[in-house]
Amino acid sequence: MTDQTPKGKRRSKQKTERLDIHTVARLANVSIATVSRTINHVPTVNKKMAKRVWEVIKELDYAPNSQARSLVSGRSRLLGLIVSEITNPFFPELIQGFEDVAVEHGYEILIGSTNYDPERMKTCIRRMVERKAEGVAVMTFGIEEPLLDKLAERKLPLVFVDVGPERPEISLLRVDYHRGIRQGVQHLAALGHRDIAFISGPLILHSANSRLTAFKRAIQECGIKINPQWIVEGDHTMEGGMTAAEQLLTHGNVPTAVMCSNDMTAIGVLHEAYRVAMRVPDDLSVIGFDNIHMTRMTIPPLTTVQMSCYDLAREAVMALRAHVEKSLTPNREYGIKTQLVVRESTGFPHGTMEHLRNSADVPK
Amino acid sequence: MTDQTPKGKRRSKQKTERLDIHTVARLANVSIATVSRTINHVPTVNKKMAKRVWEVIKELDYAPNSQARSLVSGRSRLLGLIVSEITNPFFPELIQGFEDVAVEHGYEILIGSTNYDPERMKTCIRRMVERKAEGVAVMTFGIEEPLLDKLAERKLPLVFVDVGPERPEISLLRVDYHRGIRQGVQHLAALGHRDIAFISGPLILHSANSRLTAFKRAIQECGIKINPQWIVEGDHTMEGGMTAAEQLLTHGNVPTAVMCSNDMTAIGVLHEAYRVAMRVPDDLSVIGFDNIHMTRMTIPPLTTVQMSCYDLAREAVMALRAHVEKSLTPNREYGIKTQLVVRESTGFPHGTMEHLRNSADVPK
DNA sequence: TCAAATCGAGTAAACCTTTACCAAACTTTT
DNA sequence: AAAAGTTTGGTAAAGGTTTACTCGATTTGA
Repeated sequence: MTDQTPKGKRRSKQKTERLDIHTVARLANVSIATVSRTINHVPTVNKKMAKRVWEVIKELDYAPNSQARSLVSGRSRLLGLIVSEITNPFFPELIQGFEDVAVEHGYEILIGSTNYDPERMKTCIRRMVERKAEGVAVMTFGIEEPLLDKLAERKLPLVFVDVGPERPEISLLRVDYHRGIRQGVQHLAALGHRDIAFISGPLILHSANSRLTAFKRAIQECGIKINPQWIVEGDHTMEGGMTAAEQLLTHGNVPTAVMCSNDMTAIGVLHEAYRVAMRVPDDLSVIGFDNIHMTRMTIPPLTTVQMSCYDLAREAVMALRAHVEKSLTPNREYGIKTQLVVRESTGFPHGTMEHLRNSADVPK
Repeated sequence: MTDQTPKGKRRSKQKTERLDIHTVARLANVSIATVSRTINHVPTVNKKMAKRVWEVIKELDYAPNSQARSLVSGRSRLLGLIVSEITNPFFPELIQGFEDVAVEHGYEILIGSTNYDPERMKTCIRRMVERKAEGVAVMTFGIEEPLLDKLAERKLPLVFVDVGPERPEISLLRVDYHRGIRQGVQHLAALGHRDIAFISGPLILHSANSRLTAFKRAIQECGIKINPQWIVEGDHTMEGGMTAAEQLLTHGNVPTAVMCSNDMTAIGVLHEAYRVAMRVPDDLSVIGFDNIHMTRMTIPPLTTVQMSCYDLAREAVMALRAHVEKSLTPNREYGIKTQLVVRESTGFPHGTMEHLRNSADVPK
């Protein structure tokens, strides 16, 4: 049964000079082990040899094969990032942040977009598992419980950003909406607004719900009574914002200010106001949420609540690293701070004299 | 010297039931070769066995280790994508397209952003080489010739999208600017405009140059004399657009229409018009270029020339695949078509009676 | 000067697949 | 019924690295 005759066949790629660790070792007159140790900065390697090795590496422009490294070391240095759709203006900045921070820590990122399709979500996850991503940040909903079980079994570190269920093995990143929304409401109140409407996001979303709750709380904190007519459900799109604004601006009592659950909604409000010839901020103040890039470019530029995507991304990477490097305590909930960005879509309510303002907190 | 005693040491991960191809083979009662062939859809494998294997695979939710596969097969199924900055609104749609098409063909994508920093570009490329990307699409400038030489040596397929030098080993994707710009100019001419200004991009950019040239040509094709005063250099940012528009709208003869080298510039024009109380499109028509997502949301929505990012991305992936799979002819230049998207920022020139219009090609 | 201790480098196994080659089991032909 | 041909499955090598273990060389201590 046993065939003991290795006949030297199976010679591959005859001519091409291979550029592997053996070549480096040969040219530097050391063993491959030394080359490997040099590359990985193992301290026991002699300075002189290290120098020689590095010179050869530079000379050849040798780049170690990361697949082989990963295979044997069990570390892929790959981090996954799953978003719903890249073109949603909220995500690019987040991706950028994630990439920056990941690269900073020596990781590569693998991107997947789900387009809100659970099936695509599944294949995304599968791809990440196959590539042996060391952790995955999920920034979209639609991940199913059974899938989660499997992943838990596989011990794939996961961090959910502002979505997803609470689970013992998953880190959660939650944004401090209350603070952000309160900042917005207080800003409006300081300008003299009392008639403040709110356009929420789709209430199936955890984050949209939190924002709505935060709004109600903030309004009451300012001593204003909640008018249920002025709370409308949108869907976080511009079109949804327009529809909601139409309802708000053309029926019954018209508010003097609208706070929105996200920036896209606020942009919709801007459009609707334009359509019905209301001037922003003279007739209507508008505040968004997220501080997406686009808010700098609307007419007028939008006052909004920034949530630092960079921080969000940084925290996500950190949470993932905490799992992998097991030096930090994993599983804690990370809170993300927000900040008010005052631009030109907010002003004194119609009919209010400027001298009535009771705060210095006004847009320039 | 020879130590013939393999003492069975070096047992790793004792307890954890490994989930590898051997496990699958054992449970399906076949050899690992059969499992491998089943997974890779080698036609010679018996249907019954294949079925059994697939069942076990599903049962275990086995995912083959792509690092090992790549290592032995020499194919990483990884495609690199290098952009300047993800937050530039032009890129997300491109990334999305690239990802879609790549996944469609069984590839994963690796993203890198350079922030216009040649140093970062270098590390991006290095990362792609280490990961053994099978090809890289470069959508930013700043790649240096010596680096290109090295890459050519490594035979890393590259495709440049609208940037970069001509080189025998590199595929180029060029957009058909002339067609796009002409469409815009003809649209304006059909509306009755004769006083058409152009705000270019930074002329160091190949693409910006092409667009300017295309504009001049298109204008002359329409029988209009070029007024050098009405050609201003911008920088493809909103701020640049505002500055250029200020010059155009507040000095000397004021044009009735402005065509812009990209959408961000056009958005800047919209802002400047708003600032000086010119109404768009009543007093001034504005056309952008690129059809970035945001143009749907400006006030008024921007007429622009679409260049299909999806097509661009598709072509990029195809060009890369052409190199790798060596079934198609590589190195040919790919041309990307454009299309006019009429929205609400263009109209009849001020003072023109509607009945004077000489074409049906008007915005609704 | 010699033994012990320390240091640094080399050998070879292991990581998990794919796949060339071989062998066994059928099928068909004579 | 035997020979030839055709499937189909199994064995083992290879891919490029990391790293446990080993061993020679050098230094230190007596």
